[in-house]
Amino acid sequence: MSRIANSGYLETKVYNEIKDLIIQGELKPGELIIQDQIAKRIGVSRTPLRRAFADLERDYLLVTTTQGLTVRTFSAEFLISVWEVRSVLEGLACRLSARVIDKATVIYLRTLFTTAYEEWLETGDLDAYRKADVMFHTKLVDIGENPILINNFNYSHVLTIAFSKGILRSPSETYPEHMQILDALEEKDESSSEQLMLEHLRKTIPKI
Amino acid sequence: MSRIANSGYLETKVYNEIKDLIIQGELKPGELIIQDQIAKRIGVSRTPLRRAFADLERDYLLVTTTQGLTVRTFSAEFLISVWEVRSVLEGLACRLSARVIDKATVIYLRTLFTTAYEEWLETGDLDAYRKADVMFHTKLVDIGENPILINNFNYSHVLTIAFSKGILRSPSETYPEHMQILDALEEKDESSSEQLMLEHLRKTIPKI
DNA sequence: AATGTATTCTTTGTATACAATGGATTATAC
DNA sequence: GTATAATCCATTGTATACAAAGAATACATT
Repeated sequence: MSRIANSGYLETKVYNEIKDLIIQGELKPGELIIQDQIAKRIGVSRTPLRRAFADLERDYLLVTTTQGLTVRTFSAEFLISVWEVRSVLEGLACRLSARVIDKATVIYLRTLFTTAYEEWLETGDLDAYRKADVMFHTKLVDIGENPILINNFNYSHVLTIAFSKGILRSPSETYPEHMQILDALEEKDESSSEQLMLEHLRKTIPKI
Repeated sequence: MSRIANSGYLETKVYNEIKDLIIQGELKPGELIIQDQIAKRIGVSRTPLRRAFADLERDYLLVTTTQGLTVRTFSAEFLISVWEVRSVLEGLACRLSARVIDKATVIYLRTLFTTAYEEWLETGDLDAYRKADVMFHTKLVDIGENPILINNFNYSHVLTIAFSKGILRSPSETYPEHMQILDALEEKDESSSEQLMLEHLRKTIPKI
């Protein structure tokens, strides 16, 4: 939601609950959304649904088809589309970040990745690395302070989070790439920052 | 709107009327939107407003500030943001189009530009060229069939249309660029298609 | 005059009420 | 039994009704 998260709006509550229902698989892809059912299930009237539906459509979780409002089916083809766009958006994020990023942030991100990487090497646990990864990408998008970029990123962010687990490449492969990107950022090299990020993300697309 | 344009929904009507009010300048940047006023002005109840507001926010015409829902102020900084994102999105559109575009479409677009260009040379009238330009970019986005790309493009399309008049470069400058892009597309060269489009669009950014 | 306190009034979010559309189902005719 | 007509029912879009939160105004006290 573009609205301030967790404000007291029932619309926000509805948005979050439906989102979770979809991600948890309780609402199945292709399933028709019936306002009354949802309203009763969540315990609100139908009024706040309409706004929440708009937001859920915007964030690619629901679609209006000929039958009505349905849960989106996340085909491989569709997820590739998400990744293709994500790639250029984050490439741009990198370019914009290169202009303004400060040394402290670069160092912070480098240690974040390195500790997570070492943890993975020792324990085999991917969780920390995954978190660092999300953090990294989110941070770069924010640093650029381009509101359009931030929005477009957020719209598909739910999806990238929800579906990235299966397709993430091994840290042994991505860690050096992340370091290269950080190097380019440190040198404030806009073009190679963008280019490296683009290539980094595009390498994941074939795996989808 | 993502919804089928011109369907009988009052929400759609509200969306379009408010959009026009903003573009025509009857609703001024920074102005606070008061539901009752808008509802009466348009002749509907407050109910369909909420959904329309969500769509207008998504399309960057309205923003929720601390005072409430207001008309966006389109600063140069903001329009640069739009253009920065537009550049990478259309760069991607070009890359995707290069994969699938057929010769007929390339020829169609080439003649479209050329006749418009010649018309401008003779009469000095920019209108046809502007239309060809919009057509060109819209077409490329559509050809790629990437739903995320199409949406993100559409979200800011109202703005690029509304504010491009002042910043368009001269056809004498852009016509060769357009031809180069079409050449690359004809050769199905993904990378240079993308690159050329990127450079083409980024050249307008400094003018904003 | 300035500050603090009540008390309206405005505005909003949400719930309920109503009407229309479309699909399913039953009934009827052949 | 099939085809067509009529009726219901589910579902949705929109309008109105209501309650709460905040801003603005009026009043009182010093």
